[in-house]
Formats: sequence, structure tokens, C-alpha cells
Amino acid sequence: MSSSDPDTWFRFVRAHRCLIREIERRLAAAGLPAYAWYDALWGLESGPEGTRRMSELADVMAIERYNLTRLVDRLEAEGLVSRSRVSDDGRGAYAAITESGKALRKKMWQIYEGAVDELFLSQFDDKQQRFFSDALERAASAARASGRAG
Amino acid sequence: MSSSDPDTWFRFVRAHRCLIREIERRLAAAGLPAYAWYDALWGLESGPEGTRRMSELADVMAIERYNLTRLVDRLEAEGLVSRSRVSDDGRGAYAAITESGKALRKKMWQIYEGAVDELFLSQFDDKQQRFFSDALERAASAARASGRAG
DNA sequence: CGTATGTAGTTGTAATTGCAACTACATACT
DNA sequence: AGTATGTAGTTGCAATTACAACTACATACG
Repeated sequence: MSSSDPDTWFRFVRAHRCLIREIERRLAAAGLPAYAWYDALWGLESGPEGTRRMSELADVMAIERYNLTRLVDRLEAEGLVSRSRVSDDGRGAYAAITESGKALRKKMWQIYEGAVDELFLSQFDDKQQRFFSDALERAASAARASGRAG
Repeated sequence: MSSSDPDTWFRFVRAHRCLIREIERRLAAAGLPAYAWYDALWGLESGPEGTRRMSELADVMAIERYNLTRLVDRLEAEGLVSRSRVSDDGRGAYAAITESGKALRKKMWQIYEGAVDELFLSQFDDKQQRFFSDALERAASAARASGRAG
């Protein structure tokens, strides 16, 4: 059964927009950069040695590679990230988070986590959160799988 | 309680991105316009007489007004929407969906609904969906309220 | 009435994102 | 080795989105 009540979907989309917007607002109010930067910094810091291949990072962040190229350009220009070559694959590039990048991420996290707790996580109890979390992960894989298949 | 496990949040964001990406991919594959157009068309069609004030539509869609202006410009250029003045408020403008706009929305919905059912709604049973739907709505209002206040 | 302040919508311009094409290298197959 | 095909990453350029400033009108209040 399930299906056929798309209202849950529309609420999902609206909640996402409102939450991101409020998080951006709070970050900006604190003089911090946009959400997307956090995402990239965490994508790196959560990888081995704070380092990932470009394509791997794009995959973790679920964004397109050509967008990542320029995002990393901007982060690198601010000294938050550094690039290097991959030794065994002449095509490849690594991005690594710098100390300065780690410090910024931490600072952003103070604002970001507060907003997520207050506005989002507080709506669920632990059990609901676990269920929800798994369902979302299934949805994401289904979407990825469908995209790869055609 | 709850809180302090932001993983659910990150899965939420990733699921949103993957799903939107896959929906866009399917729409493009069917030669149809982007997701944002659907959103605006439905925002209008779901209003009284298929009409809304610009600011009301922006609010329903949870996007910024200055972005809506140009989105409606594009829709109007394609004959999907028409604009008119508000009689009792000289500042205001209405947007209304046209027959051609309704037809396109319907066509897009065939693709869109299929993707939402298959990839998203199928992850929940009815009860979970109801709970989840309510929690998302609470989160969205909390975010909006917080934005208006501080 | 006349001025101050607020709201609706738009516009100029900068930043970001999306698409298609490109370079450089890797892998597979002859 | 030599050619064909695939992958990683980047770049040019068009489309979209974000921010700040603006026009036009409304509302409040002297």
C-alpha cells in the first residue's frame, strides 16, 4: 500500500527548504560562510587523514563533479583546503582539509548543530529517528541506483 | 532527549539531493522542464481559481520573492502563466495558471509522481508516513517561526 | 492634508549552478 | 606497440539564484 499520498513528499521538500534557509540565515548572522562550505569541509574531515579524491568527495556530498571543482577552488583560495596529485593515477586529484579549515568547520558546527537540534531532531524520539534515518537512506540508495541504471 | 545524533539530519539532506536529482533526470529524459516549474504551476493550480498573489505564491513555495519574479517571467514567456494587477492594492500582482500551464503540470506529474512513489513513499507504511509528515510540518513551522523572530 | 514608515514587486549585478565540451591519463583489446 | 573506449577532473558559457537597491503604493500618525 503506502504510496499515492504525495503530501508527505511535499512536506519533505518544504521542510528541507525552510530548514536550510534558516540554517543559512543563522550562519550569515554569525558572519560565517554558507552551508555548502560546511558540507565540503566535513566531507573531507570525515575522510581518512582529512583527505579524499575529488570524485569521492562529490559522491559523499551528492553533488556534481563540475560543481565541486569550483567549490574547492573557492575553499582553496581561502586556505581552508589544499589540493594534491594522486601518485598512482595521473588523472586524479586529492583535496585535504587544512588546520584553518578544521577550525572553521568547528565554528560553523556550533551554529549548525544548534539549529538542527532545535528545529529538526527535536521533532522525533530516538526510535522514530532510527526508523526515519533508515528509510531516508533506503530512498537515497534507490534514487542513486535508479540514476545509474538509466 | 532525542537530539545529539545529527546523522539523521545528514541522511535527510542527502536523500533530498539524491531524490531531486533523480526526479530532474527523469523529467529531462522525458523532455519536460525542471522541477521548479512544476512547483510553481502546482502552487498556482492549488490556489483559488488557479490564482495567487506573488508574495503568497513565494510563501507557499518557500522561495524568495525576487526569485519568484523571474521564475514567473519565464513561465509567462512560455504562456503557462499570466499576470494581472490587484484591484484594491496598487502594489500587488496576481499570477494565474493558464490552460496550457495546467496541461503541462499534468504531464509532468505523471513522471514526478511515479518517481516519488517508487523511490520515496514506498519506504514507509501509512502510519509511519503520517507521523513523519507531521514531524516535517512541525520542523518547517519551527524554522519559519525562528526566521521571523530572530 | 503631509510626512514617516512599512510592504509588494521588480531590477541591476554578482555569485553559483548546470550543461557540454575538452584535456589528460588509464584500461582493454588487437 | 597501437588503437578504441572509459574515467577524473577541469573549463567555457548559459541559466539560475542571491543580495542590495529601487519604484510604487499603503498605512499610521502628527
